[in-house]
Amino acid sequence: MTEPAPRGRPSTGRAHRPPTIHDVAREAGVSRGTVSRVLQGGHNVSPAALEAVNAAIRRTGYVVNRHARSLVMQRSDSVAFLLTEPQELFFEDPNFNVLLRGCTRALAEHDIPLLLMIAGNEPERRRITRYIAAGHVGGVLLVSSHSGNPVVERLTQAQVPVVACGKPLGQRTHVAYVAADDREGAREMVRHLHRIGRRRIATVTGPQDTPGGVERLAGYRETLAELGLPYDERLVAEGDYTRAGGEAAAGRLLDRAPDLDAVFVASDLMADGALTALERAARRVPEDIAVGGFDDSPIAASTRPPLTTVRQPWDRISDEMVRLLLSRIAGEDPAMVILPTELVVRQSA
Amino acid sequence: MTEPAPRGRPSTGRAHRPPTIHDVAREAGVSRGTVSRVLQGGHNVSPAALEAVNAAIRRTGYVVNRHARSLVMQRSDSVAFLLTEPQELFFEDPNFNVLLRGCTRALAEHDIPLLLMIAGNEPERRRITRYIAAGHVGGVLLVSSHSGNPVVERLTQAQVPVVACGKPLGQRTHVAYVAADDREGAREMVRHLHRIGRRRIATVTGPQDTPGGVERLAGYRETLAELGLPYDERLVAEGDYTRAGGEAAAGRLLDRAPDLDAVFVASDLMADGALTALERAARRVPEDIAVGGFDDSPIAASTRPPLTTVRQPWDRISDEMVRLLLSRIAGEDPAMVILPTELVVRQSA
DNA sequence: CTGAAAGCGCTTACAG
DNA sequence: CTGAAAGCGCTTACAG
Repeated sequence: MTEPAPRGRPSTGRAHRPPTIHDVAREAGVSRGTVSRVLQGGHNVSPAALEAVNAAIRRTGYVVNRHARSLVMQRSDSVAFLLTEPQELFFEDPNFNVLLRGCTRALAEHDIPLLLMIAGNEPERRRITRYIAAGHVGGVLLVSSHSGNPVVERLTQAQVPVVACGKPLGQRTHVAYVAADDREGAREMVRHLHRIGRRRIATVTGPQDTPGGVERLAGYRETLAELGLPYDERLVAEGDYTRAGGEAAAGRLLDRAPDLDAVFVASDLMADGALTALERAARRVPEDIAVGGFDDSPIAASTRPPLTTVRQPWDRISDEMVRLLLSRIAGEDPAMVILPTELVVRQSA
Repeated sequence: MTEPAPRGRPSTGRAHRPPTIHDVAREAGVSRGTVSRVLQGGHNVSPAALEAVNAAIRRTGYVVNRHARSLVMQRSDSVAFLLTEPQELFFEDPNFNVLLRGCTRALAEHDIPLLLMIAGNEPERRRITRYIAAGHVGGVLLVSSHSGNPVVERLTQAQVPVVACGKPLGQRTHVAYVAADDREGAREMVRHLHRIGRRRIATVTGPQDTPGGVERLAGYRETLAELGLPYDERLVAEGDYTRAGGEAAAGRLLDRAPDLDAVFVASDLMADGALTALERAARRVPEDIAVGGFDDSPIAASTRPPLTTVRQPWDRISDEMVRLLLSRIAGEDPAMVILPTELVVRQSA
């Protein structure tokens, strides 16, 4: 009366085979179909069976085999976090970290694994697009601010649910996205600079092929008009969202308009660079020149002086991105979510 | 004479079924077994068949279904990048980014997807340990500097191949790891400070439950002895690898030993904090006090003044971690890899 | 409400 | 060298 011999699989080094649905079924005295139904939510299962199965799951320590499930369900349960920026930006920009952490956490709550993919150049992009189009991921969280990104088009064409962070520029198809209210955030900042008495307000913009770059500049211009301040091109310099770029842009501003008394910089990282430029030019902040940033990224509190800035609600952004993606995966239509920003006053303005 | 009707699966929204091994076999005029053999490396396949299959793969755009493969192979093809630090560190420390990017790239070269997992607290750790122990990943790249981490033990117990970044402290089992030569790096830095004429050399250490914290301090002490300099406890303050921690530790040092003329700080981030403390105390760097960092992280070049530091070869570290993990997965024994560091002289010392 | 059965796409002895 | 066949662990109509 011995147990039937273990099935003759080659030893793979892994000590014990994890229990399968079959073990649970035997343990609970039901069929595998019933166990599976319990796993799927317990519809059409008698209370008694349900309880027996749950107990058996607990006793056996059963964990579903996701490969088997994905194979039969014809879809993956994982989600890709896809970066299409060149790697330097990824390194330097502290916002990426915040977003990545937030999305990982939000997905973890749904028990969904996050695949990190970085596609900084065209070969990588092709490889990754193929991987995703092959159905290896259930959906994509896309971080790619620059417009003209072919990945978006390819992904939607492959019918893969996508949610972008920030409005994808120059896309003919509707793609779901989550963004902060860049324009209103910029308006708040410029109003604040005006309120504290500044009248020659300059700006360092983001790249004009990114939604943040465009929208924050638009907010700046609108508010100037609203306040009856003239729009002066010498007060506008384009940056590239890097620290060095912010420093260079602030330097140009100082050359062209030495009388400026405030500068709204479209990202904290660039604002930190601008502070360096101002210090070198022996301008005191905020006494001579007030500086406003954007993001309220981790560095904002540790610049000298600490940055007055516009907070992007990163936690909510990641939550909404995940929520939206799950709804897309469930078959709902795209949507765009705009989240309000908040002015954070520290010492630089 | 119509095509056979498509198999009657419910439409899932995904437009076209990707081609399967079956389509390739038909296209190539061989059996599915032969196609599979080609996929596995082409052993025991005639040149003619091999060519026919490869051509068919190209024509059909076939991509292997990893779920099916993993199911039958009884192992996953993905690798987890597991962070067990509390999230703050992850945010603040630029080294994480560099390492993460490096590992993603190195794995991509082997066509292996990276799963990002963050386990900052015990419930998360349990959930993730269970996930991994269930065989959902083929191996783990572990980033966890603090000792007493239960995850390491659980993972090795579950027979999952693990490679750590930095030597795991207080582990009874041998676990493979890759680390920079922390001790020698610290020695180089202290020697450099001595060479430029400093004699009252202080240090801000890393946490003493981390390998870097311990080793870099050891290198500091050894070099002092070697140079005939006395070891003075007032010259040693422990930091926590955060900017604020570095600032605080430097402040303590200044209180206890106002005559110090150099400080070796065990990370660039803490060194940046130390610069703030020194500036507030009106000490010039490097004239009054020379400052040496560790890491050569992205921030090192943009501190004021730019940091003289010790470069950790992050690219090589990630390469070696991935190489080592793949060899572990292939069944080889653990190994530890120590990589040399390099002194990078900028302006702070 | 439940079980038996087919099938997801792949790999791998096995027999030729 | 090659094909037919079994099987990986799961889900889901289908028939009761």
